[in-house]
Amino acid sequence: MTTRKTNLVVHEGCQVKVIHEDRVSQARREAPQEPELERMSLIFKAMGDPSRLRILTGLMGGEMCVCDIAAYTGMSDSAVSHALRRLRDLSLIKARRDGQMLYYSLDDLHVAGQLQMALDHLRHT
Amino acid sequence: MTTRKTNLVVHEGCQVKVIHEDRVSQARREAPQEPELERMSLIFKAMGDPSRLRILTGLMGGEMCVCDIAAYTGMSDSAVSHALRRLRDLSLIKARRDGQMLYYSLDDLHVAGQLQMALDHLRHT
DNA sequence: GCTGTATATGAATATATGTTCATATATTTA
DNA sequence: TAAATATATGAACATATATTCATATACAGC
Repeated sequence: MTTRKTNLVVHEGCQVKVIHEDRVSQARREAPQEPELERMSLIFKAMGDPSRLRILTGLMGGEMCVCDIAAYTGMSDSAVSHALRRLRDLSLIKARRDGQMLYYSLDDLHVAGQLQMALDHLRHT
Repeated sequence: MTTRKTNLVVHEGCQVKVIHEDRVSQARREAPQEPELERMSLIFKAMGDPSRLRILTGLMGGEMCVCDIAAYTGMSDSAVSHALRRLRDLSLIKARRDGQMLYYSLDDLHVAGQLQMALDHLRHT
């Protein structure tokens, strides 16, 4: 890595210090689009809460109703319902109604994949 | 899925409603250990902030120094430094010193994998 | 219709979190 | 040693967030 003197460059109207201008502009070219990044962060944030993560990993073994999830996690029905809504809004889980009950499950194989990948990594790094 | 009447079961000293007791106890058996889950949620939470995620995806193309990252993200040096510390504490990134500068890069192929997987999913679901 | 059960929702509150600002540390060069 | 540069840190503040509580909705059975 060649070390260069800091110089000032104008980007989007404001002057900023740049040391490795090439590296920075490469990063800019390859950057995810802002809406993509925004959605991505919403998804990670949703998975980044212990309660919601417990729900998600719990659902890896198959669907559960709200009441089951409450029993499994030790949360109140209401807290579970709030959590489920958030996960559902992001399409991380989906619901199937049977009578008065709603059975929740992971929406997508990808979600399970992401969880499994994280678990695998934790377990043998 | 067989639907049964709700019954009351004692778990860890407190009485809870359980509808599908088998499903709940299966989930309990297969549940990640609590410290695992805690660490997992810390990692997802760290990735769940737009600024930190911007940094991480920026580093997918190679190492950058703090100053580069500040230019790339539009954040102040200080904010970048705080973000980097958090990512570093979780071993998501690592630092290499060269003179007065520190070059940060993704710590692990797994981190890149997780990011790439999330991006791929967003892009063609 | 009414009652009971499963789930959802809104407001409130307590806690967590990201950025800024001021200051500190580390390293190079004079 | 002193000055300049790159990065780090702590406190403070403003915002976001998870849970609780009270209430609402949806469905089943009578």
